[in-house]
Amino acid sequence: MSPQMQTERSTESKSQQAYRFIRTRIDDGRYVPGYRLVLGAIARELDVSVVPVREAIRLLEAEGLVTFERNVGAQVALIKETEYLHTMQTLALVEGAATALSAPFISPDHLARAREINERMRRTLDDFEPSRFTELNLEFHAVLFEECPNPHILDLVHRGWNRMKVLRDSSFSFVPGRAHESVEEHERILELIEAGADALQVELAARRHRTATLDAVLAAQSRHPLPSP
Amino acid sequence: MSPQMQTERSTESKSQQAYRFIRTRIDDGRYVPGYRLVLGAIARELDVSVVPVREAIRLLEAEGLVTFERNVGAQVALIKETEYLHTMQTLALVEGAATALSAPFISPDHLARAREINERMRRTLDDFEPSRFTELNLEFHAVLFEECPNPHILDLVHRGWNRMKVLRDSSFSFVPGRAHESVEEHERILELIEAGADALQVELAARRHRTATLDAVLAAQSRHPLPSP
DNA sequence: CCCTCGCGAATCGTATATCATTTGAGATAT
DNA sequence: ATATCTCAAATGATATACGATTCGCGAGGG
Repeated sequence: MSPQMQTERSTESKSQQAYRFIRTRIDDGRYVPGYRLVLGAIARELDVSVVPVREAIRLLEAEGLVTFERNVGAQVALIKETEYLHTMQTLALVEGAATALSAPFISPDHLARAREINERMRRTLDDFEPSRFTELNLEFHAVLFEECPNPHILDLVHRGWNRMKVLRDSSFSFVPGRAHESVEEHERILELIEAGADALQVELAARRHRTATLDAVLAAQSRHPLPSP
Repeated sequence: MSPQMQTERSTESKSQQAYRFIRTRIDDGRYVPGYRLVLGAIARELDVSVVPVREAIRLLEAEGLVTFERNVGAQVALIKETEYLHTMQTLALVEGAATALSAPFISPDHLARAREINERMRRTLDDFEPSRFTELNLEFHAVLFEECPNPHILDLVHRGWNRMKVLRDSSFSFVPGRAHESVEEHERILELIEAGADALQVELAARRHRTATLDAVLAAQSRHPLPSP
């Protein structure tokens, strides 16, 4: 029916293509923080010109996944400890707001799905696998945010998550007992929403959920501080 | 001493130049919401090629000042009522956080400067001029945020302000009694900071300062609702 | 042995050229 | 009269070409 669906997508612009290409590699860790993004090399690999590649990189820069210095080039963003702290703080803020704003629109079905995911998280607690846990964690919050009425705030949440992805294999990883607490906090948030709690109460609970993680990481860091550069 | 300061700046890239060019015109209202940004025309006007102009426009798009549709082009963002609501809501959130985070670092000098600006705002209340008031309002908050320890959150505040600028002459303008309340709320926020109040209390006061404006505008809107598109 | 200078390769920045898409005016048919 | 079709002009998207900048490496001097 549709005339030009020979391959699959109607059409994807070259710059979108380049964006996905790079983005995928950052997300899955093939491009680690600090990795240099050379326009010409990526262009050749994708068989496009450097112009769309450059555009894609500037977009990634605007999202904070990449740093770009004039006449020098781009690299996957290096996130230092203070940077990490700032991002987590911001994430606490916007996740808290997103949760509170979404709460009135959360149906019993949403609650059930969120609980189901959280129970799966609970079951992964023995034979623990960080990446799996993180994935479920994102799913959990994604369900809560499905009905978020403010797309800006939701966008900020996603930006924060993206930024966190860059850290995956970096020095900031997991804190032992934290996962267990996390599951309990999820349950508490669900209960608050279910009970139709005050918006501020929900916001602060969701916020604390994030700041608690931050505190745990910082505490662990202080026992194994990063070498100062 | 410095070898290449013939004119002024060391050098500004063409895309930065294009960015400033467009940005200035959006800020001062020469490019109103909906105004079409034609690559070739801007390029000719600046005597550069379309490539840097395109880059500048994509940057503005990422900041939300411009919308860009593939193969169609760019225009200064049109902000609808719900959009306005979302932006204000987000601004309330991030300004609240920025104020609370800054509070511990605010010196008596900062307080004095902020008060001075606020008093100037108070004096403009008779023979009122909206643009002047808005300008001072930004200055006031800028002083409070000078010591904000989290650059991300500060950045979000600035983005919100920029987005609001686009509205300048649009349907959402000023609500009569609001300016007076605004000055009082500023004073209350300063007092809280001065007293070393709890962070949450400061945050909520700053947040309410913004949401009160939002409520006032919406109330006014409902008396003079926008035509639905 | 270390520091400084200058050259050249690598890479970025921008201009120009070309291809692709959209859009609207006018023609044509219903 | 309205709807649809066709085509050309306007504009965006991308490729290619070229000039500009950075940075490392090796020669020469201290």
